[in-house]
Amino acid sequence: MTVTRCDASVESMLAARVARLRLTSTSISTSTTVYRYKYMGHQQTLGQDARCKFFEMPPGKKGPQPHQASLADMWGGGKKKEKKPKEEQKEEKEKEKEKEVEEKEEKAGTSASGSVKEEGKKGTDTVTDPFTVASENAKRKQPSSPAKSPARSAQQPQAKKRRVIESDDEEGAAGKGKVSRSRSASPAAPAEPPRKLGPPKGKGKKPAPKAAVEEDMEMEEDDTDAREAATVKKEVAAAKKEVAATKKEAAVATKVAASAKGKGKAKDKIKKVEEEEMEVDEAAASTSADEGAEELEDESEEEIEEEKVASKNAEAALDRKTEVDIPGGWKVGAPVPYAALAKTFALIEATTKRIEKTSLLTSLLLLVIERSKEGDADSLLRTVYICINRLSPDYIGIELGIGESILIKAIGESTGRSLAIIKSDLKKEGDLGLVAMNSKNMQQTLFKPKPLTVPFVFANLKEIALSSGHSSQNKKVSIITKLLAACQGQEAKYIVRSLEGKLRIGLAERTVLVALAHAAVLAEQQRASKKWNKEKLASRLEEGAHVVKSVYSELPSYDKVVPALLEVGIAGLQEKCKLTPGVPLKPMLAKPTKAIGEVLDRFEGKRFTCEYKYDGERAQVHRLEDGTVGVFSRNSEDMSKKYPDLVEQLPHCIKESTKSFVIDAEAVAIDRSTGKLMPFQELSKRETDRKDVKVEDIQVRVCLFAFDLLYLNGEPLLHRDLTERRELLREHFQPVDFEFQFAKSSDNESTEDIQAFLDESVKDGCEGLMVKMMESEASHYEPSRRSVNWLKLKKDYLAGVGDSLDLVVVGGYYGKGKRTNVYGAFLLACYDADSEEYQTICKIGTGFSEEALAAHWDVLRPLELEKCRGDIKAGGAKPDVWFEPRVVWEVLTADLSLSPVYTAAMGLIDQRGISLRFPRFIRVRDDKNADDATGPDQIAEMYERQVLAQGSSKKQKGDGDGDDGFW
DNA sequence: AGAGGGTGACC
DNA sequence: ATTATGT
DNA sequence: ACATAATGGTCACCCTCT
Repeated sequence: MTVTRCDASVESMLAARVARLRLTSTSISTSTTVYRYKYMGHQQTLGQDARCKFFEMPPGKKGPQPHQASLADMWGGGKKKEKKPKEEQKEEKEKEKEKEVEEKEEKAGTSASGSVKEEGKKGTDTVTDPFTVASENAKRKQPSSPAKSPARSAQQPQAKKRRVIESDDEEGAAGKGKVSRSRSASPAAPAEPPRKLGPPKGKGKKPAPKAAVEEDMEMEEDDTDAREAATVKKEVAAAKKEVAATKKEAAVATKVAASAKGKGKAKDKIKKVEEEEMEVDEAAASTSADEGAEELEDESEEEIEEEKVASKNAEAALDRKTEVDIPGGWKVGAPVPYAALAKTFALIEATTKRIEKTSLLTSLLLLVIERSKEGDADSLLRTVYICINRLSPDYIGIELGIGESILIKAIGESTGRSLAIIKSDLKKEGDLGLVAMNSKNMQQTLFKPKPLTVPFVFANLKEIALSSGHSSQNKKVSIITKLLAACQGQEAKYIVRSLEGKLRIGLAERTVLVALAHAAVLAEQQRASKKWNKEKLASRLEEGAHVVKSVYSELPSYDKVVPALLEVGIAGLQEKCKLTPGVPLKPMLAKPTKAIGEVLDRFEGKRFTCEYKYDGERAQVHRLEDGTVGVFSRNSEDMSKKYPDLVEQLPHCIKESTKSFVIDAEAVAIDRSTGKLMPFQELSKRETDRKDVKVEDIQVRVCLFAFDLLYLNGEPLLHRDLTERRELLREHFQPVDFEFQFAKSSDNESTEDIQAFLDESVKDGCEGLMVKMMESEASHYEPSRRSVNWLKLKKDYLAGVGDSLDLVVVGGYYGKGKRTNVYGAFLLACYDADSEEYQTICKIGTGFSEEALAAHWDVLRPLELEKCRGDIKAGGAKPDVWFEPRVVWEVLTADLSLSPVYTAAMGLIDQRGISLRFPRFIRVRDDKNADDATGPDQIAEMYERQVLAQGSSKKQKGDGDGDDGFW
């Protein structure tokens, strides 16, 4: 086996990293090397859970817990725990450290089998049968996890700390780090992207906000200082769980951060930690600093003032207009300059503070309102639309039809750079917006273009969206080129991101709504020249936010809400904008649940109900007084065209008394001859709404499973109890075989009953259960909220129950955004021992902590190959880089599917290969070699079992099991 | 006309 | 969809 | 708790190229 040869510096770098990671390599034979990472892989078993457990389970208090605590409790527990005296924390920490050492020793000293311990519980075979092994696993896993989790949580901060120290060392010790970094410039090396070694958190802001930060540095030292200190503080806070030495550092840095004024020693510290970051970013920053400085210079003075006040005074925090405005402002009635938006975005991007983001946007919107002519709602409306990256209400459905590829082409065209260069920049920057901006700023612009305005940008976006047909792509590209040509400073960045459909400034619709509300309140205050006192204002703001959010979730149309807001203000808004059949409302969402016990915990003593969670498509069906029927998707897309059959079926299913209504339901593919529900994959074969679908042509029929009633005969029901809504639903609708059913439900309350019902639901081809509060306000329908009043219970959430596989990492994809400079996703394969080949099965991109990603980079990067190895059967997969197949991960999945691209188990079940639905990373299996990975036969078997499990329910019509029909 | 890439919808 | 993270 | 942003597979549809 040939490992890719690298130059000497790479090797030394590797050695260093290997040492740091305590990655031990054990030679098993000449051809195989087992890498054992000892890092947080193991802690990750429970993912999110681990974080909660950290708070929840002090070592003293564990013991066999009947079930895991509810999320709410964990959250609460977290707060409690944080207040814990330091002493205790320290103790805990110490213990955990010991533990870790133990583990380490064990690892080093024993054979693979030894190190597996309980973690290897499934032995070499992680493939589990959910229905036989389930309960056992649960039993075993649950009591064991409290013991494990503290160790887990302790290791994470520790890893962070380690990294901080590392940086220091590198700085001090003649810059080992520098060597390895600068190596990226060395011609022989396979161009390693410059990589920040600080903990991901430290680089939190990343290239993107960097520019903004840099600006600030130019104009305001103190501010920068504070920012840096804050960053460091975070790192330190994370690290403080460790040795005393670090603690000193922490103390210093924290103090500095708190006072935001201290300099001197502390600053040095900061410098050290931050330096490599600067090093890396120097180039990028300096290119953009110019404009930035220019823009901001003239108001730096005011800003200092404002900054100070803002931090002390919540009220003042809301008025940052000067910060957000562009030099010279703009005239009342003039179009909103896009530069003002870009500037605001940059400021928003530069902070992680939610309140600050909101207040910045509020200020911008307020400016827009102030400078709009009487009766001009469009300025504000368009501004808002750009902020949320949409062109019209969802249910209108207008798409840009622009993706990365076209964008790359356009950027290439407008900057005259080759596609290859753009692509490599993208890899480096992790953001096409930045690439565009940098490319642009490198060019000498001869003429200063006419400034972009919001209406102009908006109109162009719309034109892009509306162009179709022959040569439309060229047209789109040329519009983009034109737009980019007119960009100044940071504008290109945000234009491009808008086109990508993600602003990525840590601000999305929710926050925009709040800002909109706040701006409206403040505008009102100004107009009335009132000056509310602090409390009054605060409560007004809060109320406004609440009103706007709730109005919007019932009538999600800025086209309607924004003008109404300007016209009648917050006070009259609710009256003016109400739930309207024909306009989809945001559906209520459910929280995932990790154990049945959690459900009981949450709903203890309350009445609740379990319903089947059907595996189909969410469908909100509206009927207006005039008989018009509309079907809307979960994302408020109008699916009426896609479901002409539903529209046609519906009249049979309602009773005389029912005139207008809105129901919440799931549309599921059904086999009309057997009455069996079909898997989601079948449903997705239906034609979409882009062309008019004729009922006769429909191959895949659907049955509607209704579970909620939101509006009936002119009356909204959102604020009624679920019991009542359900009663009305059953009263006013009637099930029709194969067409319309009520979601099967069970109101039992014991663990056993729920478990049984869950199993049953899976047998009937469902994903699991929805558990809902029945009475009290908690049972009301809360549009768009992912509330704990609805829980979803799926078998693969349940700890230790879902299907998990051990797969080999054979490829990597460069990450974007916050995953810049690490792999953002990976290609996995199973291993076929017979043919001795690796068969790809899926990509995976979730389940990784930032640390895990960093560690994976370190481990896998040396395994990069020139090209795909011959024994890897790739299928359609094209990763950015291929790896030597060596690293094995445990991966969890909800389902297996037949795949048009992957090759796993090809020919065993079907000509197609098999892939995974909802794959997520669980942990590293450092006890396994690549050839110990799950094999195609096992995968085929799992697939078969899945098909069987779902078909195994015997259902016949009218078997009278009571509940509204036969399933 | 058909293949293949790109995009956006669903989950 | 799932998951991790910051406030 | 909430909001945000990383990322998954599969399908139909559109556009472009052959």
